[in-house]
Amino acid sequence: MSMNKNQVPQPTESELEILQLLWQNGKSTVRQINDFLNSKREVGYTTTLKLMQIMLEKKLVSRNDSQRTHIYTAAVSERSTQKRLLEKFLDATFRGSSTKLVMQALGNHETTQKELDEIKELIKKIENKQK
Amino acid sequence: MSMNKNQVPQPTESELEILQLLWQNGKSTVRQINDFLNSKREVGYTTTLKLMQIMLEKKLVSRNDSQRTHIYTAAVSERSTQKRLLEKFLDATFRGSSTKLVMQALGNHETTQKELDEIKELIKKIENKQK
DNA sequence: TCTTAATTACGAATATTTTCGTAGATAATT
DNA sequence: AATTATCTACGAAAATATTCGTAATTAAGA
Repeated sequence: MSMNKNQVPQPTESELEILQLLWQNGKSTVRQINDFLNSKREVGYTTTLKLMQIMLEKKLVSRNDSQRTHIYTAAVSERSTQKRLLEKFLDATFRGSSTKLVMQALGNHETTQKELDEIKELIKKIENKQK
Repeated sequence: MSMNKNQVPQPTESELEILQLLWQNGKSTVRQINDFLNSKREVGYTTTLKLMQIMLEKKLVSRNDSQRTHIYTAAVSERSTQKRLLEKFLDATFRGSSTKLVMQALGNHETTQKELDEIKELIKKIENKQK
């Protein structure tokens, strides 16, 4: 297993927003992404286009350009991107203390019993591994 | 009366780095902060100075300028800043699912039994409240 | 005292990210 | 066929964030 050093760059905030849509909805055109974005706030079409072209350049997305209307796909996984962003956020905001972050995240938000059970399950697993 | 939130702006990445030092070490001079930063990477003195002046403007810090060498203090609390940044990060990266974030944070990192116990304790408290 | 060092203020240069206008090509509509 | 709509490419403006140089002042040291 090699540590890949030529990793794709981290997405900026706007890029992440687009990645989320691609992860949620799968392959999409610029028009589709732009429509989604516009349901939240006004964004010009060419703004979205340009962003997606930059993301292609950075290899955050790939695209099928066999038709005039190109179809874009996320080229990085949701999981690994979240992991990398979390790592950075954890260091910057909680000085690397995942416990502090977890406590705040649980404390601040409504969590259902089902979710709490999932977390307890995970904790059990971790405890078993540590034995 | 306006519902205008008179909130202090969110710190940028560099500003957060300085806030961390102020939270950790308490009142500090520009020189002290700059020395800390330089133990990690090269930063020009006036760069740090300028940043802290901007932070003063934004009310992220306050300062005592009765002496020639000004003494800076964090003007926002660690807790509330973490909370606001977490909120934003959670939405942007985990689409608001604190459970997903917690699971990843616990999964990715080494967590001691003591920390796990603390988290379990918190979960119990939440469960009791929900009854 | 005189020279050097440290400090602040401030403008501006750089760098990065986001937004948009324009041109050219292709497709769809009338 | 002509007009209108849609799409890409691309450069550049605008917005934001970071870095730094210079000047003025004060303090410290020789």
